[in-house]
Amino acid sequence: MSKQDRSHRVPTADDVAALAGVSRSAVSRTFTEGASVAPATRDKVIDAARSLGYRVNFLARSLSRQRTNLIGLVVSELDNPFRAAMMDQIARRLIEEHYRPFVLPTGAGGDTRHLIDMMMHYNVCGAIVTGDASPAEIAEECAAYHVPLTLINKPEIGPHADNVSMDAKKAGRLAAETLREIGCRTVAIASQRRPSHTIEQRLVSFAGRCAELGLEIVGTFQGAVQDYDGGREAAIAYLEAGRIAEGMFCANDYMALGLLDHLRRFAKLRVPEDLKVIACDDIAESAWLSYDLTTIRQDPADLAAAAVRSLLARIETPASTRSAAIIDVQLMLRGSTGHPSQIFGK
Amino acid sequence: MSKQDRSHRVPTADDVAALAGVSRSAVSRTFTEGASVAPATRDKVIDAARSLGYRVNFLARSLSRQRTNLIGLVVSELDNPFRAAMMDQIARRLIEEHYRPFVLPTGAGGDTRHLIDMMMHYNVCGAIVTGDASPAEIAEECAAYHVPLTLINKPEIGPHADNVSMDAKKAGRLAAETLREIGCRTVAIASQRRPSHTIEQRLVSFAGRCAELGLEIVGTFQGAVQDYDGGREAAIAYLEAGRIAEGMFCANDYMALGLLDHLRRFAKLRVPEDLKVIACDDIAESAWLSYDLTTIRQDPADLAAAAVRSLLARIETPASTRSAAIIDVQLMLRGSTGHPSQIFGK
DNA sequence: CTGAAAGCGCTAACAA
DNA sequence: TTGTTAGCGCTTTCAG
Repeated sequence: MSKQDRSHRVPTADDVAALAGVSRSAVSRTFTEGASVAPATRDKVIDAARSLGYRVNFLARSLSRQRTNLIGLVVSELDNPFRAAMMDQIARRLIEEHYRPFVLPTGAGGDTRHLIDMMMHYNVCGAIVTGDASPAEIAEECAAYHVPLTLINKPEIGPHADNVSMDAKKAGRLAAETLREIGCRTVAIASQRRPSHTIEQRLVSFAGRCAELGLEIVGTFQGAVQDYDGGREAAIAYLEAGRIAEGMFCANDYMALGLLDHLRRFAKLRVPEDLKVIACDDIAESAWLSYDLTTIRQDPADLAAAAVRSLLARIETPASTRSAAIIDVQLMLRGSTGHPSQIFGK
Repeated sequence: MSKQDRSHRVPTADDVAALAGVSRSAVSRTFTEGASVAPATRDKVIDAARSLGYRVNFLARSLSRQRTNLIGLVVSELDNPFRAAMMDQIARRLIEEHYRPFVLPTGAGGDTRHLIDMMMHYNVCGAIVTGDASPAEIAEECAAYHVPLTLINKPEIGPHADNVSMDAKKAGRLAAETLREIGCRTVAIASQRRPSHTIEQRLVSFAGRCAELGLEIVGTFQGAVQDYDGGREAAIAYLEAGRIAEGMFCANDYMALGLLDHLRRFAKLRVPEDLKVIACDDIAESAWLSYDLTTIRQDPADLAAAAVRSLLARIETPASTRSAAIIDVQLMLRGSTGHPSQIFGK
């Protein structure tokens, strides 16, 4: 209504001040949380601002306040739905807290230097790193510039970065215990050739608990990447080895789905009758009727919430000591371990 | 090496100038594309900058240049892998072109006002909207502030926004033709109750081509949302109606997968023997062994590339006329229409 | 509570 | 090619 006659220029605080008949400071105060302005002035300013379509210029504000409220979000493989969901959650929560996500997508092996440059160019006041990117360089640089940093599902790395991780040890333990309980005596592992940090933890913990329970690990079968095709590769390796196990622990759900499909299709193998399968993550597909996969759930929303909480705490209290949050995981019993699973009811 | 002794303050151009023994402008010029600096000065500046760990402050630069190079990326349902992949592509391409994505995640029915505010606060110099968000308000505001806007898979909306869309008409046509070719005489449709713009287009075009080909549409079966569960709902409705069709066109892949699973599991229905199924999008899961779904592929990378191209063109040539790009789609023949599909070979 | 003035870090005429 | 200077739009002491 009122803004069509603005002549091509974005209105500034000066314009508002002029129209409201007050000083620029008054305008600034009106839009500053907790500044003291007389109600009358305030109203005049608000009116003027509205009629001009004025909005505070956050770039200028950031420059002046020496604080951007921008948070670097370094995330690799956004096409992975689990990560996408997490990043979605993180972005939402940051916004709720009046921070802004500054998204930096990194390809596999992308040049971290460039990434860091971008973050620093925009004076982010904190960063969250997730995905496969190696955070070493980022951590170093963040430390040098006193930028708080939170890592999700990454190894602990020096005294400057906080960590938020799923309880990978519990996940491994639960997997072993579940397989044991349903009567397995021999189990196999399907994983990525070069496992990431949490995956490695899951496997180690799984192996440890297997030893305690007298579960024999009869083989580890690998795929190049921990995705559907990686699972199929593991399945091929498993078949070549002669289907030697009663149970299978997959490093993550995607691998499990690929493995399941391949074994069923090309070896007529039945799950759970011929092989019990358990995995980690609980992606949406695992609950689908074709798979009905028992898995250990890590909730992306929980991880996101914890990461944001940890980062903001550090930003607001820079002196606070390093934190390492462990996010609980939850066993989702479904058909692939022979458990009845609830059926979608309409 | 050289940056540990900086005393807690980010170095500025002044610091560099002082150390290099030149003026601040010389520093600025050194870091400005295509500015003229004597090689000698330039080297001095570069050295000084490196030794201080100096980086141009982009906030200040943006303020001064009156141009942020920030692009608003309004995206709903980031947890949807298709959208996540697209958004990943867009972000990458923007960065390549020296723009920066400013990501604004919107919940279903999220308040658009707030979103717009955020974009405008940061003076984005362009915006891309995708997902279910209704772009009307955004378009209006962008027009008012002369911010170029590109819509992906959205209806054409006034003279200020550019469009990039998949060829939904071709998709609908191809679906009808494919079903016809494999011998169907009666077909059904599975879709979302409140179809989005492109979905609607697909359906209309499908129906039109069916009429031309003498394919009888015997029913439309709906789910609340176009996801896996929505597909199951459609399946239930289809079963209630008495499995009356030979072919089924699903509005998108997710629905098709849910529909397939439900029909197979609860009605022992075989695909393609009892029902031929074809859908749209070609998400990764469609190629999985359990589904082997014939579908019409829209490539998120293509859409992303076109959207970025269109937006940047408009930014660089504000006067250019509105554009509406149509991105080609491709039929992926697989088992759900009785076509042999290539098998993953290791 | 309010306004004047200095300054955030950088760029871009302008004159030298 | 260089340095000087005047902003970019906002915040924030500091007097009043």
